Amino acid sequence: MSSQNQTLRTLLQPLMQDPPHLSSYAYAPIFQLLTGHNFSKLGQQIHAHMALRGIEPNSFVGAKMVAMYASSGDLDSAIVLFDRIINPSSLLFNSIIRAYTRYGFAEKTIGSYIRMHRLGLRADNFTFPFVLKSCVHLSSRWMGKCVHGQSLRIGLEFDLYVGTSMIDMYVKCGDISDAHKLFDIMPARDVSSWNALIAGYMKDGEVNVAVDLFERMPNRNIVSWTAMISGYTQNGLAEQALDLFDEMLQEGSEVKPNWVTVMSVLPACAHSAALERGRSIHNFASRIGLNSNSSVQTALVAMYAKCGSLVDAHHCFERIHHNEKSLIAWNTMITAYASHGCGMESVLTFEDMIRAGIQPDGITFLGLLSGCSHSGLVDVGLKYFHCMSVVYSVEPRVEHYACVVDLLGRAGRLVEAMELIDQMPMQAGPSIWGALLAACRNHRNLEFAEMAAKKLFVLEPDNSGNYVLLSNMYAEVGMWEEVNNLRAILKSQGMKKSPGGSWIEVNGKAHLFLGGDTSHPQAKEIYMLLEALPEKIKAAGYIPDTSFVLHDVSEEEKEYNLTTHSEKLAIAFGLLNTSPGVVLRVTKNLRICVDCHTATKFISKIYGREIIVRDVNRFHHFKDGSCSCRDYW
DNA sequence: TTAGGGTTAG
Repeated sequence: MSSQNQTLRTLLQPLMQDPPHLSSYAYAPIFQLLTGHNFSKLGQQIHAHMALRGIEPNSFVGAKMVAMYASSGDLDSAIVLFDRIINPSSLLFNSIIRAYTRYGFAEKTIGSYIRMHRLGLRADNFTFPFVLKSCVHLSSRWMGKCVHGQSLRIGLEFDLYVGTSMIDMYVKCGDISDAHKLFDIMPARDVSSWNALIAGYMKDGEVNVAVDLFERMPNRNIVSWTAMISGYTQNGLAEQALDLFDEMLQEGSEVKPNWVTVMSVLPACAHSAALERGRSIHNFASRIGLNSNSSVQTALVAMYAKCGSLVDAHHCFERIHHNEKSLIAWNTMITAYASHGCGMESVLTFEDMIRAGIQPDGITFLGLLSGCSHSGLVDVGLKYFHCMSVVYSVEPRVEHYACVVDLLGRAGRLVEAMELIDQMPMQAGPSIWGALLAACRNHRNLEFAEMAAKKLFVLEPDNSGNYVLLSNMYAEVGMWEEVNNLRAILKSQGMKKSPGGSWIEVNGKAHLFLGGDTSHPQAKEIYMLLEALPEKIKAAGYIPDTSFVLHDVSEEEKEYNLTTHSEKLAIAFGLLNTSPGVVLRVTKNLRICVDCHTATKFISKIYGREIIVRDVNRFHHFKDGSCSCRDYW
């Protein structure tokens, strides 16, 4: 910076002498030097200096000044200046186009491009990338195609930057085949062109094609690796994402992970609840100085929360500088509390956010309402729901209604939930009926359940879960004929009950168990422990709840089915393979059943263990014989 | 100048 100051001083010297007889060109290198360094005050002073001497910036200097203002966050001055210049050049237009794009004003970018065209000014290789980006912003493939045609006429289609931007445009406007066609005919491509195409295939879920491109590309940079890692994560392939991240690190110093890389790999830890992996990536980020990046910190909050450590999540949230706590950061924390059943903390965090002057959005309210729902704060939730539009200008969407149906439904206020559904301004979709059905199941209301299920059978005929749920309810009251009818439908349509699976991380390695699984090397020990368990916990007051077993079998058999639920297997494995006092963290792909929930409470007491179970909906913290959800989920 | 981006109910 000091050599830069030196240069600046040298440049400024002749200008300060009175009277200067310099053309406005002399100012150009100064503004260029000030660009990108947040020197807007100094820039303004020099601009004023010019004005005092009656020096009107020409188009060339104007372009530099527009860039300087835009880069220092002062778009308004950039626009005012642009409008004052009499003979605009392509360069000047490029500057303003770049500025508009940077601030997300896509329509303004397109408008300037059209104006430029009308004035007979040629667009060049610096114009098209931004115009194309704005087409993406407006998600207008039609406009993108027009711009493609114009670049073709000018002979710029095969410019590396223009070509890559075009691939990106086709990818993001949902036309991967056009993107690939263009890629194929480009006479020269660079690593960015490959990266853009890889990201496109990942976005479309064509993971294998992306992998193939990644393996074939002549050079890879950090963006290539990051695109692959985040692509895996987006497609639910958390293990592959983590493995590739490790592979990348083994490449040595060739590729240097940056904040985007770290941010892309963290959701993979969250997805597989790999707390130790997440922690080690956190340490890694700290070592390379990325732990003060607020986006990374936000991703860490989400990772820790999803891996079951609310304490670490909160710690990371607190570490984000007050001015850098974005809407996403607040939303992440509010949602984290909600998923752990800490509704009151969600509410308090929301109020902090409002005090901090952050405008909430739809996701904020989704977190807030689900927090209230999971904690039984029914009236608090209703209060927020009713004022979200009036006070905070956030229109409730169907997801919010689903949350409120859930809020009322969990509390057993099924009639009110039905009334809300009737009054909804939009069509009730699967989310609404699904929430109602789940509530009916918990409160054993067969009449409403049948109605909700009927709607769901039409709305999502392939979702086996709905059939299973209703079937379980019939089984509970001994309506075996109805049970068999539903099972016949399931069978005839080739639907399978999705298998329950749970996993547990021990010494940094995940162990997966399916219901009734005997394939694990330690299966014998696990089953021995589980078989002895009922007697042990029955002595402490446990009564098995067999109503959650689907099959029409004897009570004794049902009880055995219960002992082999996947979460029990995972917990047993954890008890066998960790030292006393170690917290067990189990993740399940379905909702935890009532019996497992009860049994786990007893296990936490008998074995003196804290057990944290993450099911598809939320977290349960078991300790000393009780659960954080207070049996309310 | 281009490519990779964290939060979303049941």
